[in-house]
Amino acid sequence: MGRTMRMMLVEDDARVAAALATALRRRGHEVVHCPTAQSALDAFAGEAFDLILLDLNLPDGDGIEVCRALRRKDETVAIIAVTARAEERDRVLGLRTGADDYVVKPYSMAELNARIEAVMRRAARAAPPPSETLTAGPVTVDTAARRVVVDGGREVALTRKEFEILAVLARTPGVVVSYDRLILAVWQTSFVGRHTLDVHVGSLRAKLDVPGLVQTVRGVGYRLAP
Amino acid sequence: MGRTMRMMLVEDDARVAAALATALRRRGHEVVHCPTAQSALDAFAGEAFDLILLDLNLPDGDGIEVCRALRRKDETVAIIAVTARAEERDRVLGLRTGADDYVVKPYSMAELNARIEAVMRRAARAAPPPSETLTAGPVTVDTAARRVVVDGGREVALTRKEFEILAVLARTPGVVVSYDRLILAVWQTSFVGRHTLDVHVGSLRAKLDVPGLVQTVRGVGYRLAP
DNA sequence: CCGTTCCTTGAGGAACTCTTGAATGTAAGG
DNA sequence: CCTTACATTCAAGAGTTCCTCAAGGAACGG
Repeated sequence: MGRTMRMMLVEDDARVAAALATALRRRGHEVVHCPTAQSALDAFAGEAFDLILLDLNLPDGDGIEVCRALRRKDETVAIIAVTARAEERDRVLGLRTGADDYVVKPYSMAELNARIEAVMRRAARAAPPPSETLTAGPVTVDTAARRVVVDGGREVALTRKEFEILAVLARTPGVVVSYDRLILAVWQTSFVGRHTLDVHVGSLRAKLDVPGLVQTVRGVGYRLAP
Repeated sequence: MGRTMRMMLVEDDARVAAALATALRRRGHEVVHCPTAQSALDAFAGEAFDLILLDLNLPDGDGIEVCRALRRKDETVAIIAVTARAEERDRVLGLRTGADDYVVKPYSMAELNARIEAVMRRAARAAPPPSETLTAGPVTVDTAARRVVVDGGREVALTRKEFEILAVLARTPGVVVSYDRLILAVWQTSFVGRHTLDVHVGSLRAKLDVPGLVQTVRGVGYRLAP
């Protein structure tokens, strides 16, 4: 029932967005919220997504245009358009623009989930999982293969948490990631003690065995050597 | 945007059916009209269709059941459900049953055309190439002939599920396919337990008998050795 | 209608991972 | 130099996750 995926949520109403994001995260999805057309396009340029939930009624630009732009950049990403306008003209326009599906407000989570499932079912066959290869110094992290290679040859077997932590850090080498942010990214919740993170970082360091790679910034967080 | 295709129109109201069929034929489509659930199933058994326009309100049977039956027989055909019932429960049910899209009466030809185009666009994108020969290490998978050969000589007889699983994995060797994605791709739904997948992978491994080929990535999914 | 094949589900057990606590080590400030 | 706060290591129990074996039921073909 709950396959997990990376979603972009484009919605200007903060309240609606927060509620939706929470509900989707509870189902295990990773949700990135973009309140404006511009931020949506920016986010899309930098990250890979499985699904885009797009409000057509945005403050700084027509959602239809965003939809068109996204579709032009990526022909395969799933797009579900959301709108308050029930006018038929809009419905037709939305579908013609490249959205895979169309939901009219007000809608319930049940309906949205059903549509998400339908879209993902169709996409499952063709969509290659969002893949990126991250590099930081001597380590290479392949998120698609879920493999970590050190010094170009030695492959390191990591557990899930260790891998997640490394992946988050490797996404921004040289940048300090705070404890809170790291915990939130890896555990999707902050119900876990900070100490737990420390321990996982410890075993990660031991397995990678590259002195000075995973650096501690006292009182702040961790950072990967650039 | 008017690619021509074979459609089945399931609609009991003769007047509506005639008008619709005429309009669709004018756009170059080939339309077969089935006034009852039974005739729809009969026609479907004998001919191939690109798209099915299905009225859910039929005299001799529940349209939902027809939808389910059609989807069971053909996992790829496009289905657009049509109904007068705008209740959300029905909308959700329709989508979950296997319909690709859902139109509520009254609708205009413009909207219907837009939805037909959207569905066909998705279908084109998702349609697997008619034939591909996948290779991953010592195994060769012929999706057209549904044959699997190991080490260039030994042919392995797989069941449907086993074959589907292997085919999905072999499409992206070395890449981890998550449980959810795999289940979605093989079963088209996620109402099946994860354990079921485990068992099928188990028998797949036993039949292939290539140690280390199908790898488990704990907590994430499976991967084929590259 | 019967037999076969295939799919699903469950129980049990083994291996692995996560979390937590206590002890130890280390940096910064007075 | 000592104190204190913070960070790391070690170890063990609890909790997951995965695999094998086995049985019941559904679908299919004769």
